[in-house]
Amino acid sequence: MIEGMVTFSEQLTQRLIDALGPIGHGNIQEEFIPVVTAATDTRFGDYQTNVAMTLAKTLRTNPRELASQIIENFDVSGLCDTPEIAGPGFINFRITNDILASRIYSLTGDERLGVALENSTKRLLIDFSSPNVAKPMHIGHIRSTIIGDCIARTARFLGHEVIADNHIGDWGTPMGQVLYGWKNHLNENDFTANPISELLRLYQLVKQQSESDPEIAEQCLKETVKLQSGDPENLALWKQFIEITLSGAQEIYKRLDIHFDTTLGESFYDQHLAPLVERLLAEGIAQESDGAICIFSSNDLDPKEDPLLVQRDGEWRPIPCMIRKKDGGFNYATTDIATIDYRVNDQKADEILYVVDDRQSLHFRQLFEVARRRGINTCLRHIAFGKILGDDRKPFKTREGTVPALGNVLDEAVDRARKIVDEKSSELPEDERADIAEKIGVGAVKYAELSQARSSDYIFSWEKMLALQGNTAPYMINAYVRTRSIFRKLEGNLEYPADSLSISEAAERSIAIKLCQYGEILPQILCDHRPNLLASYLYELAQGFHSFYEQCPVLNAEEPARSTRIALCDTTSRVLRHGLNLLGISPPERM
RNA sequence: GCUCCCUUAGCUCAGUUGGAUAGAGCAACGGAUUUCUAAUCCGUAGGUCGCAGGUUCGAAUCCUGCAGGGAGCGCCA
Repeated sequence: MIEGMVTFSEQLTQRLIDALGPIGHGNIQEEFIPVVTAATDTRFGDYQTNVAMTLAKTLRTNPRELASQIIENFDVSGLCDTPEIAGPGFINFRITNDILASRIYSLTGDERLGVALENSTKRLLIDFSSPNVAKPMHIGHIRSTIIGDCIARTARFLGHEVIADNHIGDWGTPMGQVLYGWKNHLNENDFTANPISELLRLYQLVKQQSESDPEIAEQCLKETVKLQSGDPENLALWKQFIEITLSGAQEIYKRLDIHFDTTLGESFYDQHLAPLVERLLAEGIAQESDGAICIFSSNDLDPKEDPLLVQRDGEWRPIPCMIRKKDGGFNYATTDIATIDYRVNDQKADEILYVVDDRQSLHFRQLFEVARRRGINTCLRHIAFGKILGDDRKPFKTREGTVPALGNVLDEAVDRARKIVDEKSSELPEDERADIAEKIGVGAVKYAELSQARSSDYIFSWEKMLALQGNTAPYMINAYVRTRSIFRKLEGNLEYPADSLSISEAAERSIAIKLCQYGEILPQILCDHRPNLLASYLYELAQGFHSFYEQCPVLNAEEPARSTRIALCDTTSRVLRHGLNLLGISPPERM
């Protein structure tokens, strides 16, 4: 980034701190940092702060009076107009048009688009996607995969070192079930025709059988034990199952443009499980209970906060974290604890994010509590998300009542996009239309996901996803395409003299200020891992740009408006493309 | 039974240290295309923020209770 490109919000904050000094209220806490936010309404200006109201409360003084004192001491030079006091004590700031124009000029030459690298960077391990062996990726994987990838891309851009880890489910009970199914119920023709779907059929069949028939469950366990003790036949079959599963998943990842740094399945940690349990026993963290090995509450937390306790019939009872079953098998939690050890000790992660649905929140709370008890102070976070529902508000299913395969969802989205492309842009060559449809279709699926608040459930709707208006991928992509169409028609190069830009129209101003805020928005996404903040920002930018595009002629304008508008189009184009890329979306040049 | 999440316009959703008159989109209604542009723009209408209390200058946001919906709760992962 160009040196000295500190965001407006940061500059205003710093000047507020400077202004508060001479006011001489000794009891302003040293760590007090005034908050400056983008104005909630453009009528109020560009930025606002409620610092006078917040401080007036602790200082027991009149907020408007305090605000006017702050303004007296506030240095506006080279930044904004004289701040205004409004309402109960808000201070509103308006960046001057000259400063705005010069910032846009800087952005045209800035590869980082005004986004600073984080001051303290860390090694961040993100655990996401995590398909299971013998199961094709389905709609249930979409949120983890797309959210995890977006967080990874954003974190990398902000300067963190990211390890994207695909923690595949390739071990334990289900493997025995597939092996048993393979040996007893395999349909070779079906397997040859569609390996993954035959594996899924076997798994589902045997899973059901072993739930009702202990005999079969026993047989499956034997297969699992054989596999885990290195039986050559089972090992070879298992490797084949993994290969089939991963090559299916890889096709999806390729379409989604998603890449992992490591793909370490649960099996990778198997050798560490037995010693881990022994160590936990020796350390007194775990203990035997009904033949199983469990970790119970240490009782040093408030019971309400303690994930190892639950209230039942008026008293707090243990819900232990089980790490070894009565039959000697290890649990989900055991692998996860071992995985933390590897990530902390070998991969040297400073922070680990688990992008996993919110039904597993108790599991993660227990896991993190166990880590705490073991003295692991690496930051562990469960990035939980809600369910995808059908329009009946029940979990989204196909018409046949099955869970939709992710590949089919993408195909359907692309097909629908293709129909619209053919209709709207029949003049484009066939292969370009196919490419556009792929980008819009896949982009629509991703955007639908990332524009939703992560924590809430949402209703899956083709109509909404591929709608041409509203907060959708096609709308965003259309804004980008419009910027590109201008540059296809522009002759000559894109050089602006530093003093040639001049902002005057409201529509120009509106996107200019938005463009300057890209660097303010991106760091916020990592605060609580909320990609929808970026989606909303880009949507507002796209809206502003469409509006500008209607109102302000670019190529036919007189100077200096022409250069200014070209600069605004150029920067909009780059921010849109960059932001969409962070969402994992690659916009076409035409549509 | 207990714990966690959810409840905002007809529909789908934003709204995060408590801040200004609660915002979008869709659907509805009314306008705009001799233009770099319609996969677009401009406008109108639409709200008891589940209900009831509390905290305070100020609550969709924090606290308590209640109702409705979802999920989880020792040998699955």
